[in-house]
Amino acid sequence: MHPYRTHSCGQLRAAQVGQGVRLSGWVHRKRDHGGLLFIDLRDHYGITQCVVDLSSPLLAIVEHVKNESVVTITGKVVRRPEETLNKQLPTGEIEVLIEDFIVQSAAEPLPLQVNAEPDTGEEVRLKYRFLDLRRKSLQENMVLRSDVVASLRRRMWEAGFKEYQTPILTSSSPEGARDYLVPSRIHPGKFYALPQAPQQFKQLLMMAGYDRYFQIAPCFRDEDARADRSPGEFYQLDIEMSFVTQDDVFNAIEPVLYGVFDEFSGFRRATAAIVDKLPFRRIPYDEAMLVYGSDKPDLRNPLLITDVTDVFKRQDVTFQAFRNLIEAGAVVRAIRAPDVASCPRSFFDKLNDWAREIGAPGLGYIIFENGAGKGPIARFVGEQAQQALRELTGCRDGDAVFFVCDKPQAASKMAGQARTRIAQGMDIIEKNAFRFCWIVDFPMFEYNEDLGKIDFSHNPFSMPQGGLEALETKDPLTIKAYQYDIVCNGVELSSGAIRNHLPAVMYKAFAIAGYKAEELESRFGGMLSAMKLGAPPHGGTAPGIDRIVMLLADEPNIREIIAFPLNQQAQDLMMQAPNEVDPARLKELHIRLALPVKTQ
RNA sequence: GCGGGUGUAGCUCAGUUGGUUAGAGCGUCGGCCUGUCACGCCGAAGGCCGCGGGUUCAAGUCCCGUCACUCGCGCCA
Repeated sequence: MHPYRTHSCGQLRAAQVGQGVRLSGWVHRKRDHGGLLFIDLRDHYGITQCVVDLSSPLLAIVEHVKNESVVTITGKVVRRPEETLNKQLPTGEIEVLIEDFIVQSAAEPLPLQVNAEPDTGEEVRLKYRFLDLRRKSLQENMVLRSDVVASLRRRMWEAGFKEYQTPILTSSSPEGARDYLVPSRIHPGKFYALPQAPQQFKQLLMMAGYDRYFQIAPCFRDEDARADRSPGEFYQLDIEMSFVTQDDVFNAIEPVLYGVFDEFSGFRRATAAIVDKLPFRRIPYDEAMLVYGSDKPDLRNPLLITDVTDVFKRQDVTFQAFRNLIEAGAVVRAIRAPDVASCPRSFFDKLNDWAREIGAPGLGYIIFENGAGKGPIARFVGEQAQQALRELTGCRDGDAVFFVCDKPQAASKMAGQARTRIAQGMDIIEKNAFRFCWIVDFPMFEYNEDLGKIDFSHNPFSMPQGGLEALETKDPLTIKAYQYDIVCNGVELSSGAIRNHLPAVMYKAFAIAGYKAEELESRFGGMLSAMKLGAPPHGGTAPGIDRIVMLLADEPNIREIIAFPLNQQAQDLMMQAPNEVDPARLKELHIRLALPVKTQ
């Protein structure tokens, strides 16, 4: 018999009754009845109940084994007495009579409970991640992650893509984040950068003729964490294709995303989640900003935003607060909230409080009831103006309309946040659904207030719509790029673009953003020379693996779907990273520390 | 860098307007228990109330500072 196991702990059924078996695993839980003792033995595959009683001398040994000890149990599979079958367990029809018991590794008392799902603090969980990872929810999440990655790979292969690895030790990418730097020993004073994305390499692969590339690619960015953004590193499904239009990219990627979301839509759900059918909606950036107040709209939220600036310019509107702002360049955005007239006052007050918290004067609203408008600002809005509001927003009796007034960008942003808040308050955000859209036609450039100049609004390697002619003739701030995002449930999964493969367009685009030709050549010389030696038109995208898994697992925090995540301060509490290093190593790397002086 | 929240037993938490010996569940240790599956019952140990300072006759509780974790903003596809 195998020294450790003949079966896994999730394997035995009534069919094995009578067999001699050997199982190994962790002591999940012990129930000691004095003369009779049960052990739930757990491994990756399941739990099997093992039992020993007074007739065996082993009882005295088994009694003293602690939870989470690793043991090997040899015994006979028996059918449980009829009244003690456990329908919750796949192995619940049988149990193993313990005939031999070996402690492979005794566990000390635990800093966290493995056999329950307690709200243990993050610090303890991360310090003892190996224990935390034994818990059922994390085991399921990690398996889901593995399955999702395998599914993505299979779907990409089937679509004719090949996976190529790109360097980890490289130089800075064109993405705008802070780089992680690695000092060079051989070249004093020089540093490698870890890739923020394999952006240039995948483009170079296209220029090298590889046609369809993908990679489950690690990316590194030295930026602060959020609940849905792990600090330091993450993985993306990096994709690039040659001789393609924007629609070609969408058509290639949509079935992959739909397929993987549909495949795992039942994960830990009572009923499978609805996944949007193909093709996914395409929403121009400008429309998204106006109607949803965000470039990553959550389409599960049915509320829409309407521009009603003109109404507040009418003679029969005497709401001076808005009027003054409008004269200074502000706009008024309205959000219709259906059937909230009967909501308690607190519904409106809470929204008002929220608006104050984020620094607005409040969140004005009108409630339409019995053909008339009510609410704090209704009396400043004439009857005909109210009628105009109803027509523009689609409001009917029983509805309310909320107003945001600010400069266009700020108004969009706040209206977007209000849209979410109102929908949350009404509890009308669709549940158990994955709602997708592409956001297209991003602006190529934006005005950078801080620097007082025009800058790239997204990836500088995107192709401007209209090409060189547009760059030479149009106001840069009106030029769109072949730049797009894929969004699911308000989560930005990825951005992508049709790339700029023409040196002349590249020089011009960088010139508009204020970069000299020499700067462009020194930073992206390799790319530029490749573009001058036969570059195909190409484009791609790069959906984030972590966010896909997070959505499928319905986990609010990205740490739940990463085996060994860093904490919010980008530390690994278990491995003690980052760490100080031996001075001899620093010397070898030609590095002298100049640490910040702590003011005490 | 900035703002919010949290910090009390190994873990999760309670702790009244400041008041005498800081509690509970789980875990640990000891005892009882032959059909449990979150087994049950009895008992015990276990506390720098994050840390430092202050107010007060008296501080887990109030004030100031600081540290840690976390959520958000800035930043970041």
